[in-house]
Amino acid sequence: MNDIRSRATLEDVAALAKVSTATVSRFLNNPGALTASTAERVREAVEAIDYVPNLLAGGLASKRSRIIATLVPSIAESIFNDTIEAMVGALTEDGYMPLLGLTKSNDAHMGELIDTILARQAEALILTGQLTDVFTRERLRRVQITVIETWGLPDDPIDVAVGFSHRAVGEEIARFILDRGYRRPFLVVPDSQRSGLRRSGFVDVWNAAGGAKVTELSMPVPSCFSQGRLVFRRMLEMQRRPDVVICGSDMLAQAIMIEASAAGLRIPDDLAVIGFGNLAVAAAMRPTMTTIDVDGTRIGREAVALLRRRAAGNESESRSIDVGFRIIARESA
Amino acid sequence: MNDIRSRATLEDVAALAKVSTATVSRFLNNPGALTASTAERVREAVEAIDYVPNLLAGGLASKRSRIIATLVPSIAESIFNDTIEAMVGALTEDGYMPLLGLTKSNDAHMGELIDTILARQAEALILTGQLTDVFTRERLRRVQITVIETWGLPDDPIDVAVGFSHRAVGEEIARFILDRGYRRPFLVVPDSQRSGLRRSGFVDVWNAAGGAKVTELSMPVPSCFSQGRLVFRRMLEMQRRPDVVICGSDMLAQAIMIEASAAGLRIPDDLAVIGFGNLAVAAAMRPTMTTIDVDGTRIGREAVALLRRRAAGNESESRSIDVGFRIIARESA
DNA sequence: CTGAAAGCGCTTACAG
DNA sequence: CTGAAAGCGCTTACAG
Repeated sequence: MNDIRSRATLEDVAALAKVSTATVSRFLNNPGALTASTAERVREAVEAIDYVPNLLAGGLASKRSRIIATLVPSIAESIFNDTIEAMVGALTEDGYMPLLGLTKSNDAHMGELIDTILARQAEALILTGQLTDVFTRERLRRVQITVIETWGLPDDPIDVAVGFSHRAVGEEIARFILDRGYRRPFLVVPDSQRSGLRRSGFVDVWNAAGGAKVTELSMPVPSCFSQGRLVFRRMLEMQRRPDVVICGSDMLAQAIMIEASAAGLRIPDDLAVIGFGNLAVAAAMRPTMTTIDVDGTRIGREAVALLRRRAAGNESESRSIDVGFRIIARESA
Repeated sequence: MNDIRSRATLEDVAALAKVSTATVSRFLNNPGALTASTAERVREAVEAIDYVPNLLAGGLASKRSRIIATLVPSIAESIFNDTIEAMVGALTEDGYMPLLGLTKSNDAHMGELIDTILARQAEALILTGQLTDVFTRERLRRVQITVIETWGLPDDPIDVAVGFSHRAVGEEIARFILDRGYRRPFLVVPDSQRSGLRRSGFVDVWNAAGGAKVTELSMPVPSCFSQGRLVFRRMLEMQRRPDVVICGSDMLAQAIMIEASAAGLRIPDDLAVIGFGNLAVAAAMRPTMTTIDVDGTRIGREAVALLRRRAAGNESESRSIDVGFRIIARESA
């Protein structure tokens, strides 16, 4: 076989197949352009020599890296998992290499990641978490790269967005709560822009309906179980005990449900709980959890479909795609 | 500013700074090699022109891609999350770009992913899930690339491994169970090589101790909540009801605990439950979950440390690093 | 310390 | 349909 240290190159294949490197390159990228017999000769050579193309060189020459970068706040933050799985699947099918970057919801870190991504000549950048830093947003606008923001619908998308209105989620929850007759809502708001939007949506509708003052507590992101425990303890100390707690994530809701049950409270009679995300655990809990469902898979698919349209030269289209959301009313509220 | 379509190149910087491209390249990769004044001139040019290096070209020329690929079965499979976070963090610090590939525990898919990874000239490949396909293992051995297998300690590592003995986990659980006086264990075994090893470790110790025949049930991977429900229903139908169920994952254990509680069983008196993974939920549950803890962060760090030693030319070292594991005895067993 | 020049392994007009 | 050749944007001995 070929030497182990230096891998076989196009030239090796060409020599073996007795054709030019151009022909081998065409075989690899556009086999239809060759005669059947030439193609067969090249195919045999590729196989015999166990040839693996160098995509670094290919990308440099063609000016198409076939890399798509996706930025996620964290991989444990499983709310984005469906979106990521769907995207990775579809991109791989299209011959792209999905690059996953972890931002830890840190704007500075995000800036560095974006540098690397640009340096790697990524053709598109997909954001799942919110990028708030204005300078980085401006920078991305200047660069020649497709940017898809997902899971939100910013007023001023960097390029295009696929998501839903977080404000509308808050409004919808407020209506749901009012409808069911709850009177003393408690909002647990993760410290992120999107949670803030859901919060204001809720508060606006609630106040407009003449509801009593909303109690709130803000939480650092990412949320974890111990926060849920903390929140529950805080609630017990409140003089006017809430009748429903609206959480920024299913995980927080789960933690509160566990604590409440352990403390002997009945859900939803003594305390109703609403989550966000509709993770698998929401349906599995007892009682089952009322929460907000977002079609993450669809977000992923729409993002890739958008990329495909761009690749096909379809530049002019709407800046944002709203995939909506649903309240999943279960037992906990 | 520079043209938006075609980005600035080294040559542009060199022209502006009135130096050769070689000097700019040195400034970028080894600034110490320049006079302070030259360095300053170059720095200004880089800044003025908003230069972002093309790492495709850089990698091709230097034959160092600075890409490290990590293969994970799925991002929802959160057992590997700590490992991944630790690795991604450390690699990014070292100036590497971590490439995350999702294998879906599918050997065929894994083969294709590895092709892409080799084509991208990755310098190392880190596996979290088990790669069972013998051909692919052989192929990786032939190729000039560092392969680190994590979370397991194969008898015949492709290259090096950082993990622990799954068989030892099974043995330890058997001893734990015997110690606590349980008599009718029920093993829920995910359909994977590693689970199989834990299973045999358990069965060997159990049988050696003269325990009654072990009841078992195998489950497709990845495990999900609905499987837990199914397993619990099966258990109820068994004539000789188990007194302890040993699960292949915390998620399965969690689902069974929820179902058992809902059915009025007391844990651990009526049914003890043991998980695997020690995810955050294990400590948060009520009752808290007894499970196996593995230091995933350490696995990630050791993997990167290994890479660093390799980069420093340290080829000859042991083929495997055992990070061990611990049984976390909580309330559920 | 700095520069001229060759070369990394591909792709792609261009010509035939 | 196929090939010769230029070029993608870097790095790195080599010489000075």
